[in-house]
This record gives sequence, structure tokens and C-alpha cells, in this order.
Amino acid sequence: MSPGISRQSDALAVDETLRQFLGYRLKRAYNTIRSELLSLLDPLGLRITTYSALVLIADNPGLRQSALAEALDIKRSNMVAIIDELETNGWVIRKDHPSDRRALALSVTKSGKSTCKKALAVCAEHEANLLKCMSSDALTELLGTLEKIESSSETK
Amino acid sequence: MSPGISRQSDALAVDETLRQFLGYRLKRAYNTIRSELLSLLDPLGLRITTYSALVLIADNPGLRQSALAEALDIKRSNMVAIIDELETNGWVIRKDHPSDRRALALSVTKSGKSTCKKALAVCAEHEANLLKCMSSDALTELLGTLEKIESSSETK
DNA sequence: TATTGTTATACTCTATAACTATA
DNA sequence: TATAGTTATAGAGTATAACAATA
Repeated sequence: MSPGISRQSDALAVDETLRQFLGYRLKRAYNTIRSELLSLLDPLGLRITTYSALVLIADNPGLRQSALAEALDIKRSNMVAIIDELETNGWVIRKDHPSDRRALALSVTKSGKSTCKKALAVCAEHEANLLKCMSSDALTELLGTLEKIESSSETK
Repeated sequence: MSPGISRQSDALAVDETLRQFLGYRLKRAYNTIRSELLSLLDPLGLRITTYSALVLIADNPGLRQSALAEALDIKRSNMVAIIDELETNGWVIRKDHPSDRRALALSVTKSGKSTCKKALAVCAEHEANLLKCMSSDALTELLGTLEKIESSSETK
């Protein structure tokens, strides 16, 4: 990024004011992980949203679309295209729900299971690389803190 | 969220598989903060991107647009509309750069400084509320870990 | 040749309103 | 009346390619 010659005097903004804000740091850390995951999932034909949906459907056969949307914090209306994409790839099937004729029950195909397994393996390896730079205690602490942040707004 | 009557048997997906992934948890935590910040900044006429840009320009008078874009991890092309918006609101001015006729030097107006101050106060209060749910040690640990994650991809 | 600001464009994610068929 | 899936639509954020002026 700075090849050979050093930076121009006005090229670098030291963002001390922003850096103290947790949201700013969270976003930057997530963006790093996000772009890495995008490159990892792309060869499998998955995006982060379709990947997350596929994993959840595999773990919860018969899941309704609306329940999936709620679990992933995605609007029902935006879920449609995601499931369409998974269905077009032959990874997910929409069946009639056994007890509610309004609803659809989602399940993964054999091919979907295989893709899901590959994706999970790739992501687990990426995760392992991430965790190399922190201790097990630090990870536990981090996950606990993130959980508190995530749920803090629900108490208001 | 579950008023009175308990959930239907198939309504809730327990996403144990996804929950173990850091990226998933980071995203959810950031989304909580993000939506809170959106509501806080909206009355001031700011979005998160325009807010971040305004703070950085206030802290670094004479900043080039390209340097600002680099500091915020935003493409130069996407920076244009952000500065347009800040300029339309009378908060930021684009001046000729003193030593490079290709570049523009950014600075905040009196009104921009005032808005920036208000926004920082609002965000600092939000931050204080966030930090209430964690210890000082946990915060230090969290920031250090996020920094490691953010910079981990640069070493590849 | 490379960089700065810019335009045009496109794709993803997100959010809302409204429709239908069921409950 | 409320809910499930759907369609349409619009606003953000992000990414790339290309251009004119300048280094």
C-alpha cells in the first residue's frame, strides 16, 4: 500500500476520535471477516445470506420461511429471493407445511447437505485462523460481551 | 416478542451451528449498535457514513477526499456523494488544495463544527450506555481483539 | 504513467406497503 | 383480525470501469 516512498504529509488521517467508539471498531472488524467470507463462499456459489439460511435449514428440517427470517433477522419479504436462489441451485426444497396450509416447510436436498458441509468446513477453517490470534479465555469473554451488546437493545 | 402464549413448536430455530462463528456474532452485535446510531443521528440530519466523515474532517482540516476515503475504507467514487451531502447541508467546504491542483482540501464550517459536536455528544452518551454492561477490563480486551481481527487480513 | 475527483453503473442488503390465501 | 408467503419498490452501502485534469 505504501511502496517504497513514505506517505505524503496529508495522506493519513489519524482517526483517534472515531477509534474510541465500539460501533466503529465492530464494523471494521466485521468488514474484514465479511470480505474474507465472501471470497471463501463464492466458489461454492454461496453468499453470506444464502449460506446462513442453508445452515439453519439443514439444522432445522421443516422450518417455516417466516421462522427462518426471524432467526436470521431478515424480513420475510427479503427471505423469498434467498430461498429462490437456494432452490434454483437444487439445495433447498419448499414443501407444504403439514399442519398450516399458509406456510411452507423448508428442507435441504442431498446436494444441499453436501454444499452445506463444504461451506461449514471452509468457514470452520477460516474461524480457526481467526482464533489463532486470541486466547480461549479471550474468545469466551468476547462472545459474552457481543451477546450482551446484541441483546442490550431488547431490554429498552 | 412472545406475548402471553408460548411459541409454536416449529417457530424457533436454535442456530447453534451459526452461533459459534465470530463473524455471525460480530454482525449481530454491530447491527444492534447500527440501528441505535441511525435513530440517534437521524434528527441531526446525519447518517453513519456522513457522521464518520464529518468527525474526521473536523479532526483533520485540509484533508484530501482520497485520504478520507482511505481512512474510512470507502471507495473514492462513493465518497463524492457523501461530501456532496455534507456540503449541501453547509457543514463542509471543498477548497483547492494548496500544493496539488488535482486534489481538494476539506474543512468544516462553523455550522459543521456545531453539528459535529452535537453528534459526538449523542454518540458518547450511547457509548456510555453500551459500556455499562461490561467491565473496563472487558472493554480493553474487546478493543484489542477487534483490532487484531481487523488487521489480520492485511498480513496475508 | 500514476493519481484525484468524478460519473455511470450494478449488485447486495435492508425496509415498507400491499396483495392472496389461509388461520 | 392476524399470519405466511409473495411482489414491487426504494434507500443505503459497496464495487468496478472509465474519463478529464494534473502530477
